[in-house]
Amino acid sequence: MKAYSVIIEHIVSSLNRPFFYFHEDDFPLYSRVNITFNNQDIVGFIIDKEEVDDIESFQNQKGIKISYINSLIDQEPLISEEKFCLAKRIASYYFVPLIAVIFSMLPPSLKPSKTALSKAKISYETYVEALPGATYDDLTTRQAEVFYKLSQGPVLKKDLTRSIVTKLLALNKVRLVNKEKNRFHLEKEEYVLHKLNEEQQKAYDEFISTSDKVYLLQGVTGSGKTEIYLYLSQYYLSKGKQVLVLVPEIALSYQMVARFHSVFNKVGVLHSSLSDGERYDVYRDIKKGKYDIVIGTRSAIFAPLDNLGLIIIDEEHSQTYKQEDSLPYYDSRKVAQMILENKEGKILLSSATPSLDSRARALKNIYHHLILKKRVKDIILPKVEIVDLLDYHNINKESIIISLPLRKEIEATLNNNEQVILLVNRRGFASSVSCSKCGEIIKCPDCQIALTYHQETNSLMCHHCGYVQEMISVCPVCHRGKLYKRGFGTERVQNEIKKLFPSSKILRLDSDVSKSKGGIESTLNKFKNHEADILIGTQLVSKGHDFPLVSLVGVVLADISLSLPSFKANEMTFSLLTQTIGRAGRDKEGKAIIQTYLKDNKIIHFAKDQDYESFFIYEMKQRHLLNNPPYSNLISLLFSSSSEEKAEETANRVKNDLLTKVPLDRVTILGPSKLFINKFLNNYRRRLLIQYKDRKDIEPYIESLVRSFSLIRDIKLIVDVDPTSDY
DNA sequence: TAGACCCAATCC
DNA sequence: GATTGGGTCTAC
Repeated sequence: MKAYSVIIEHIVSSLNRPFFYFHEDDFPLYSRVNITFNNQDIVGFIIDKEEVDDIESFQNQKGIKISYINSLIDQEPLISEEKFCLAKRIASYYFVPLIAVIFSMLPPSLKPSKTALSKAKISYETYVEALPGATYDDLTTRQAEVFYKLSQGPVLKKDLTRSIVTKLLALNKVRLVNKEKNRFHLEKEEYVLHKLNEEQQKAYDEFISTSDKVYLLQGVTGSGKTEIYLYLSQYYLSKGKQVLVLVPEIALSYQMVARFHSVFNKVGVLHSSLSDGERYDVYRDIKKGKYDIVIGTRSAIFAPLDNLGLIIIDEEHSQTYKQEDSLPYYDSRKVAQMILENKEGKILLSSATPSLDSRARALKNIYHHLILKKRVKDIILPKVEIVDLLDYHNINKESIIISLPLRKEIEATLNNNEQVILLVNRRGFASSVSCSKCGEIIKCPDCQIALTYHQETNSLMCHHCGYVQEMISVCPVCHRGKLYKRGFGTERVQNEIKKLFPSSKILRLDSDVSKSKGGIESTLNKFKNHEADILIGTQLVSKGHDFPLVSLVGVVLADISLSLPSFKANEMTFSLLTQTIGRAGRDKEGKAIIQTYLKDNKIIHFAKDQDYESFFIYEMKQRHLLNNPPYSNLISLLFSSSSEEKAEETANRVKNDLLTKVPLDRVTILGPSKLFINKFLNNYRRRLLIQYKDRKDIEPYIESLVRSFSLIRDIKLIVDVDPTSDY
């Protein structure tokens, strides 16, 4: 008899431990089983097994009654031993249930959960194939035509006339074959590797000839980082190693994917907008060893590759690498280091505007610093002008959003038959709607934050929880005042531009557009093909394709991202502005205009001058003052409850408790503080922030905290390790 | 007095 | 996360 340690599909910390089940047969580790758990039929995941001689004494020894596995689902392990160990490390580093990590390692159809069992798997397509030796005898003209086509190669049955196929089958001329359908296709683009220039070559040589683990490649936009990726990949492939490339958003890296694909032919691509079926196909192919190169977004870090020589993380500073909205919380940059720890492979972090954290480590020689200063083609940096929106000379009543200097430049650019990009860091039409009589701001009933008006759907939307309601015309509080729209988002800017430049063609790109499959890509392609003159969008327009015809970039309001509730607000603003400005004039000199109410803000000026080093020094001082990363590590404890008092009280209790347990000279506990969004999904929230240097000082307490909280009713604890926002 | 509703305990 | 069983409340 075998006793199996099985973890359960439910993602809750109270069930984050193995349960025993017996079975006569020997089942593989890391495979799924059907089990009965507390009167429910669910799916479990085997993580350990042992031989048991005496069932009775085994049960007595454990003090439990153990039942039997109902059936085995997978004949073979779903993940490797190595990936399982990785999952355990992630689970313990981020204090998340192990099963949640296993979930994110697998495509939807292989997740160990009841509902996944019905998800898309291998799909088959029926082809018609000519039988060898069959002749044209007894065929009508139409049948002969079809038969000729088939003799050239198999054809999908559904593409042929059914009656003819039936006839050919009856005459024994053809047969049907089922083939595994591969739902995944990649477009190819002709691309030849360029010879590396001196600077690129130096970076390349340094990378392969030194023995550091992590490298930070800091190269200005247009310095040819992709070329280095390609050469390095070639090197590691020739050594029989695998390569993994992470990008922030696949649609914005379309060009890079196409280049990899044309140079290496076999490239696996993993990202969130694949269908369940497509994901399953790619996953299976990677596991089968069909691809030695995989490109993908955050969760691609879990691709089933166990012979990695190189992990490239493009746009390393991007926030998208950290999963913060649902379990498991993890940062794929951190996971990359866990994967290659005590192994041979190397990591290349790459960015024009590295995260403070990475740049600081490069400074301390923890990361090997590689620098590219020259642009491949000698492109001159755009001229940047800051427009003060508080200066009334810059504004007139035609538009309060688009200043006169920006209007003038747009007009000149359009007259030159060139293109304009406008960055608006908020989607929708109006950022809030309020009553003209009582001043009431219409808020989300669940989150209590201002609802955004969307003109396209004539609705009010909560950008935090997704709540939507129809637009109303009268104030719901005083029933007297008319409602009017304040602030602006992408939609309103689009309207305004339409009014000011009626003959221009405009495209909009924000997450509303990108929700449809291929939305981002097709919009960017249209713009690239000059099917429009002006592209208006959120962050999405700041990276991605090269647009040779763009000679003007406008930042409609730089201030928005500066006021984000995060200690990384400056960092995010600097990289956003720097990258956006870099969009202007790739082939000839361009111009950029930054509109702001804060014309003297340091961050805006650093971005204007594209001066990363000064920004770095300035921002490091700020971080030092507040003891924020990289000078400390952070863990956020988020308490939520339907009762505000309870959330507050619990947070205080935990704080006081922690204060007695941790060494106060090395650990600081901040809070409890209210959150920017105080009430979320009808729950009130409070947050404690722990600043610490050495994880040993706090780890055991957080662990026991998570365990004890799983039992308390009407109060939830969310632990976020290395959070990016701070209140 | 059934059934609705709430709550705490339990899951191998 | 889901089920269970025990308690209390409630409508007819």
